[in-house]
Amino acid sequence: MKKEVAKKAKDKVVSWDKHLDKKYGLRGTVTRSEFETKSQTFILGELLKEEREKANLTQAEMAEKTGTKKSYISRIENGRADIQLSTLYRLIEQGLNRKLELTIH
Amino acid sequence: MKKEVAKKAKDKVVSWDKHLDKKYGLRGTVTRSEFETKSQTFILGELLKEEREKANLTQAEMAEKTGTKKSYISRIENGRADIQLSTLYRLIEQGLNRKLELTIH
DNA sequence: GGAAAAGTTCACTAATTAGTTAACTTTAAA
DNA sequence: TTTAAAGTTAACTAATTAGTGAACTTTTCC
Repeated sequence: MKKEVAKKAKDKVVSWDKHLDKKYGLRGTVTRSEFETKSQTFILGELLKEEREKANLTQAEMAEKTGTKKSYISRIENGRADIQLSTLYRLIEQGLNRKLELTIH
Repeated sequence: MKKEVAKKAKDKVVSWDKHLDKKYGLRGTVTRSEFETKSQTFILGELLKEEREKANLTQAEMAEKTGTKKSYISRIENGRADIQLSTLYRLIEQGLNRKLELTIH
């Protein structure tokens, strides 16, 4: 009996990737890629925020170093901006004194 | 004597990074970061071209898959475009069926 | 060498980011 | 609990990319 419950429960377990395949389509499709872009934008924002905090900078300080304003930094960190590569480089190099690496898997 | 020549020659050997420090300023400065962005844009174009060719696609085919035109693909591959992240994702995901990874070093 | 395919460049418009100010909300420290 | 600092959001303009057609150049291959 316990086993049966376990089995039923197991049927409902779905991998994240399969969930995404079903909800947004397979990788490489337009809808899936749109979803991926949005989540990557969000994750990148979090990453930038984390690194800024590690570097002990406020958004205002980060903005000053990169020649912009704190309101814009906030937008980026909150995943509300589809930024250009030059902007990303500026934030990482001038703002954090770090380097960005791009890899295609 | 041979040694002396070698010494003189050695004095003229300069590391690439030091050359860049001198010519464009240290990492994190505005001028250096502008240079870095330009070279990264160029390198990324090469990388995309290489991967497209590996995938046996023409620029026109790549354009079709990503919903744009071959003229635009050409511009990007030749480092003439400071593209948005969404554009980069589109090229890599819809065009190449691959995944992009961003890392901060 | 000639033709077809592939790639590049130019010129232009539409769409979107970058940049900014100001008001508002949240957080942290006294 | 008050206050100042930090962060968020909205609204707007200016600057730049995204998108496109067409002409031109280079490469490929018969």
